[in-house]
Amino acid sequence: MKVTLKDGSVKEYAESRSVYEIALDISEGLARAACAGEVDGRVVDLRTVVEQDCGLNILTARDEKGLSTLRHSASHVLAQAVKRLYPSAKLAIGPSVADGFYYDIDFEEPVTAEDLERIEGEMKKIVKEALPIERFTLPRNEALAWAKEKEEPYKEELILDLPEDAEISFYKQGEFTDLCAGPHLRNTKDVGKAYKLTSIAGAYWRGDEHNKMLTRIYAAAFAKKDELEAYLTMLEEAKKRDHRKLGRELGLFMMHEAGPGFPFFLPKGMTLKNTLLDYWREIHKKAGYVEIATPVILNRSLWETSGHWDHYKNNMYTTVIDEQDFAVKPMNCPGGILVYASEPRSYRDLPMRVGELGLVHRHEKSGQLHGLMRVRCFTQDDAHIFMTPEQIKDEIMGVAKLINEVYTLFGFEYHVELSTRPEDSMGSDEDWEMATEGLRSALDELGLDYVVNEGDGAFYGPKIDFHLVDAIGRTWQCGTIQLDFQLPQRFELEYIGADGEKHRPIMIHRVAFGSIERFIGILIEHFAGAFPTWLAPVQVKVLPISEKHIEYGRKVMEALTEAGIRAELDGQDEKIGYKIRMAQMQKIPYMLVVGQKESEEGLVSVRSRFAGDEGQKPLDDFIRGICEEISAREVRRKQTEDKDSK
RNA sequence: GCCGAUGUGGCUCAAUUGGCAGAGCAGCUGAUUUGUAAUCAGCAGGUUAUCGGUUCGAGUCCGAUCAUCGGCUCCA
Repeated sequence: MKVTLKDGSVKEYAESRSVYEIALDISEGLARAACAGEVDGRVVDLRTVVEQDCGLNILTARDEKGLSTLRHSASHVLAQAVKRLYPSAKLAIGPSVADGFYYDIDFEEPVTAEDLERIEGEMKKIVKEALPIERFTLPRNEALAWAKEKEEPYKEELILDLPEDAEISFYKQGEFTDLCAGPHLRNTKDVGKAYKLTSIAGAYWRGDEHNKMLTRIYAAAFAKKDELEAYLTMLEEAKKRDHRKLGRELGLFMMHEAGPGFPFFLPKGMTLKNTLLDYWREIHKKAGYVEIATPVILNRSLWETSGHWDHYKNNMYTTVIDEQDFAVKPMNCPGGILVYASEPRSYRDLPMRVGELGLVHRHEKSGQLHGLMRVRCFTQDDAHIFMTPEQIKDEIMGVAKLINEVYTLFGFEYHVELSTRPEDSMGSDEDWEMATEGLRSALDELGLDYVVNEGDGAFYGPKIDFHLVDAIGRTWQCGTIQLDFQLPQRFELEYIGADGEKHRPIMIHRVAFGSIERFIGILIEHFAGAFPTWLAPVQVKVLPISEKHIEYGRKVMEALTEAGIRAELDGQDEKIGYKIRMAQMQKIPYMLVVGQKESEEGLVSVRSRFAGDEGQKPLDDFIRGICEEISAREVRRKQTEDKDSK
């Protein structure tokens, strides 16, 4: 498809491209005034096409490019509003992001959340003023002169990064001009009303902590008002499932000033944790792992051998005892290695899969703590696999399958990343080649989709990361598989091969949950605290109608406990409605209401979190059913929504 | 660590320009004996995060520290 532009130049496009795409493409490269031409011999005003399709029509169709264009234009409106209210503010960058946009700005005086309303008011005015957005270009030297004259040092720095011969594009709306690659909407009025400044935060210039910290204004922005509202509602809903809030309400864990970043597990949280660990032990035993436990405190020379003393000391808790340096372990690997090295190993022993639920401590910087997601002390469901080079692929596949099995059980969405050799790595090219290929071919063979992060591996080897998606779409790294040639060398590990010679084993570091604490945090938010029955700290609550039926309630309790079910009795002097409410708010899967009729006939009235009143049935039937559900680790779906979560 | 904000009974929140720290839930006691999402009444609970300052007087204003929250950077 040939497009002849007004200035006589001709552009070629593939047949498959729509007029809209072409128009957008042309409008990016040229001033909009020139956006008319011939498509397939037809004279088309591409400006109209852009206006119609890139305007609200295309946005309602949820076109990603259209939406990000709107957001980007909205960020210019924000910048313009800021410049009107704070003429001395220096602009940095203002891109569109997942649910809106932000602009990084260097303010002379601090701006706070209260100022957002004022800025938003000014934005409304600018949208109402319906300023045409016009594109123009300048050669690099003139662009630099512009930035100097406007006293925009960040823009100047951005221009300096562009090639010498670049024609640099600008967008002008009313009195405001911004350096920008585009594209943009045609008029500020097209930004519409579906945006809201949401928060204010610090952000380093160019994301580098050595640079100055700028003020970032975040905003949500959508094509339509109801989409914005749906988004804001979603954020509210997400707040309700915040694991920190639910953790307190459900009595799972607590934090205390006495130990910032060190979580306290409460009885119910401990039950949840132990249930997860039981599951972990079960599947690892099946997968041929053995389990060990290594000390939490080890001496300095060990950490020097492992390299942690040199590379990780800032994050380690260290102490001096009897004039010797010790450190609390930030990782489990050195301990596991000492176990491997404790006796001579044969190739017949390999692969040797050594698991350890190890408690590690890392002194994370204070601003990084976040509930259970980011703590200073956590349990890694670690394992180290010692193996021969030939075993790499099979072992990687085995681990990846195991991790997939775990995530699938909980119904998690996750994505996989493969990180390759970084700049400052150690080891030979062949080792890296073999290791990276091992990881890659294992992923390919399993048919897992993954993205490659070039140069993002550890200094000792490449790695696969598994990222879980939480309730509000954030991702958290949980599982990892890391190949390591380095530590076996530093610790001079060996095994005797079939040839009778000494060989060096290769090591895998891997976790499935990642950190039990973080995984529990994600689980809480994923299930909004309403855990599947097998995980629920209390699986059944027995609710006697009145005092007279407490005795029968105790019998029911005994039978449940006998069957291995975690049950509690509500013996309070309260009405049944109150007891149900309490159990419901604790998100207990099953309530057994017992009164006159039940106690006479050995029945229970079942009310489940999933389906409400399920009617009466013999106690034995209920026990049989719930035991099946638990042992299958079934995830029953809720049929009705919570009426009340206040 | 950095930028910004916040900190009042166990929890959720009030307290006008600086002028007697208060409510609901939870807890305890009593009454009530209840059939599928909150029975009623009473009692108790506080050095307003900590330390210092301004003031006749500070929850409120100022400073420092600690912790927490939203981000940045780093990371499981």
